[in-house]
Amino acid sequence: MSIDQSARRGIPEVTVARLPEYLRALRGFAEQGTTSISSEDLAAATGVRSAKVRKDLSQLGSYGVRGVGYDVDHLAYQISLALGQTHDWPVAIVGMGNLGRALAAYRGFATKGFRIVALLDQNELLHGERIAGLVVRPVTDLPELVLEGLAIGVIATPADSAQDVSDRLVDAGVRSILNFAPTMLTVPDGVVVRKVDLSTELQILAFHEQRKVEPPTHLQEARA
Amino acid sequence: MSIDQSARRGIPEVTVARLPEYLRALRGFAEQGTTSISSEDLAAATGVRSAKVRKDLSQLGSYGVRGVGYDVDHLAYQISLALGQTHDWPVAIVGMGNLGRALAAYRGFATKGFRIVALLDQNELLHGERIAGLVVRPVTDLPELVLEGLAIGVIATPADSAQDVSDRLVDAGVRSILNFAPTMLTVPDGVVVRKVDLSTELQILAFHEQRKVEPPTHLQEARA
DNA sequence: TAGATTGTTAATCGATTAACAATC
DNA sequence: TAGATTGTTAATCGATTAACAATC
Repeated sequence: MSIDQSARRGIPEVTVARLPEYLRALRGFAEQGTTSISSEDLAAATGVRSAKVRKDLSQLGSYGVRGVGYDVDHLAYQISLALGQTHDWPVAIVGMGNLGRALAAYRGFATKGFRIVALLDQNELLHGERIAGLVVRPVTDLPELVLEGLAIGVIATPADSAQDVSDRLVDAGVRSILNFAPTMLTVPDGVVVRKVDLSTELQILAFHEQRKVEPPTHLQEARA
Repeated sequence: MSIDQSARRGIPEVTVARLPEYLRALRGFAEQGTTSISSEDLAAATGVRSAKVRKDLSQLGSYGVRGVGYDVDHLAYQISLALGQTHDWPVAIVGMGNLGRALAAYRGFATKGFRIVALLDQNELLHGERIAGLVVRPVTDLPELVLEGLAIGVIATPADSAQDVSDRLVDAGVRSILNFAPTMLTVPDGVVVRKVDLSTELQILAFHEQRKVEPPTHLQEARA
């Protein structure tokens, strides 16, 4: 997958995925007025082992002080730097169904440095409709949006149009895609896709739920 | 984390997470009328290496035939059995903000064996409101719902009430939780929590996006 | 100095991959 | 039998963890 490739020689993908969690915890400490913390404190706040915390943070640089700990503000700054939160990233959402509308209205993005600059849909009946303060536009506007700085595309369409939308995003020059459609996207090298699949998450929970309910038959034969 | 614990001696969590993907691909093959496939075919359809496909499937049992491949319908049946898709799982969504409403209206769950049986909110002004064919209820109804079979709780509240809602779900007897709130939940052993964090996903994309834009300075000193 | 805590090394664990014997 | 493909073994890779020297 393109993600691993992009992580080559850099910070491990698993570490990157934990950085936002650390940052969130640090913001919490800062709000409480805590100015210095240990890896143990950060571990407790994030549910990660302290050795892992230290290992993760050491990937970014040496921002702690032995015998003392980490300066909350400085560490938060360094992590936000690593995550590219120094400026706002323009985001476009494609697909104005229930999920797309909910994402468009979601307040949480702005505080994390993401600015929703466009809402798009392939259905021209929706064009011009006003949602969350933005006017719905056709996907053919994508090249123009990329020229204006669009960096990240969010796909919230049904499965059957997701690949087409993905191709249009890629052709327009978008290289980071968050895919909510329950389908695998094929993209060229250099494009990073992350997938969020709501049904899959529930299916994984159902797997565990089932394990609990049934007697622990490790020999699964007798079932069917 | 509770998930790893529950996977002890069983199918590895990473494998479980791929099963829904295989199942989706198999359903696709079945629709096209394909009755038999090789691990190579399934690998191509899911973007996974064929060796991994075989290893994953062998965790469930020996459902292939050497020299021939896998029977599409039989394999799909076995996977859906493992995932607990033999019956519907009752799901409740707590938090009727934008995201909660979108999830309530989402069509994709039903086809995967999930039935949304209740919509809850702590704000009593919303009680009685009708959303997606269901009436919004107070969270104090949870014990009653569990008695009626409720198995999975979805938390779609703001961060600051998520832990409280989680506690109420757990107290009522729910042991599988899908958390959309951007906060870490503390739950007792035996309760499985999966977290979907939209901002975190975007932050991970921003990390990669930033790496692309900047010159590949592997010596990060010169930046700050 | 004594106590605390980082950053890093080495050990462990688990997941991925390649390779191939088993077998249709 | 010859060809194909699984299921599994062994090798590799990467991530986690424990432990501790460095150092405030």
